[in-house]
Amino acid sequence: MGYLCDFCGDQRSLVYCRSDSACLCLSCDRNVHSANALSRRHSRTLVCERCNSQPAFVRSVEEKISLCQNCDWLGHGTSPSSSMHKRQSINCYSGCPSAAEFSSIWSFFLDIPSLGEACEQELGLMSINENIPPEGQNVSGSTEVTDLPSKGKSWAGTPSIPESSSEPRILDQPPGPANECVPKLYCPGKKASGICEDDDLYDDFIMDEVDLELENYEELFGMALSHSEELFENGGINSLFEAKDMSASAGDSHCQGAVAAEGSSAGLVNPIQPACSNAASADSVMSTKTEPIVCFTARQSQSNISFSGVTKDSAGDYQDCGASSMLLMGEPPWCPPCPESSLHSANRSNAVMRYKEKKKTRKFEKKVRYASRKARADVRKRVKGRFVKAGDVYDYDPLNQTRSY
DNA sequence: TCGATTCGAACCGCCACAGTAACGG
DNA sequence: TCCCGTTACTGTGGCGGTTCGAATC
Repeated sequence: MGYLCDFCGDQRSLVYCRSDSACLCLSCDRNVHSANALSRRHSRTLVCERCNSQPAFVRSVEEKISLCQNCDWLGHGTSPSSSMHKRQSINCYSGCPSAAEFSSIWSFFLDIPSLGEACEQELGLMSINENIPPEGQNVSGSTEVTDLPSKGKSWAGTPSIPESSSEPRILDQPPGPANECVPKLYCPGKKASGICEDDDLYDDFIMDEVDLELENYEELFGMALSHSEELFENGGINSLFEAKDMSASAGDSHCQGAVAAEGSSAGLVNPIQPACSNAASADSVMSTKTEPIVCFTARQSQSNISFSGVTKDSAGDYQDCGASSMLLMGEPPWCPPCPESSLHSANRSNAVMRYKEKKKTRKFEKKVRYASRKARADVRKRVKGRFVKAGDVYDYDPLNQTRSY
């Protein structure tokens, strides 16, 4: 028996919403996330059936159980026999999928009795059409599952499931340090396991597109940017990762991969328990309003990389930045060195040039969060730009453009 | 070394907002 | 005594124009 829904407290929670950091039953999931366009964009996934508190990112085929990264690590990463279990990545979805759409997102959907039954009862009559937001927002993993964006565009826009959603990837590699290609990235649009073989992904990488997606790019990456640019330009990121025998265990963070700031120069890596690298940490990252901080962690020979500094407001917009940021750094760090690297370096140089040009012309527009406060501030009387108490003498009145004395 | 330029932080008062405490039924 | 809903209170942060110091050229 799992934990109860955080919303109704009655039904068993089946779905984990990262944006809300909440475990919900299907009914509440639909109710909550059909409220408005923003909530529809919340990316959700199954709840780990072991700890019942973290978002599941992988499903054990043998055990028929959905696991978060931490539980997967604990369950599969330590035992040689269990580590051979085949596992499927669990895709995220947004919107309000129907039962059929769930099935298309998760092929194992019907293997989950509680989920299947609940969905049949609660969502079975739903039509995808009635859930499609008016502004073209769709239900990820349903409509897009048959009309997937090209890999070059897969980072863009609202959360969507990876291309192979209808055919979940089999993860033959055991988890943990030895597994360098485990597609743990929940991030939509990520080319998961195939990324190692697919150089086209990198070749198709267009810096401008990333730029468009990450308008607050520097805000997002904060101080890591300057350093990462150097690495980018020098191709140093590859050698950095290679030298450390690092692999990117992609999935734990929304925004991982484009790292290499702290600890990169001196190899200062902070050993952190696997729990730190699970999706919860990613959520905490997203929900934490902090100065941009790059958290660079390593576990044995495996690195778990995460970003901080993403405001809660922007979290949803940058949920898919993982793949993008990863590519920003050049080749995926888990990609072994290949003879074509010289070609990549040329592409990298071009990409850097395009990025810098774009950076020059980028406009950082301030986003007003409270229009009422702006309206009030606009009419406030000031002295040398500073607000003054009501009734005090002022030298500037926005309304009258006059002086009080 | 100095002047010019650029950039970003700080400042101010008001008040919306969120969280907590107190209160009554 | 406990629970629940309402009200009161408190702390925090955002808003914009100007200034000023640091950094850069």
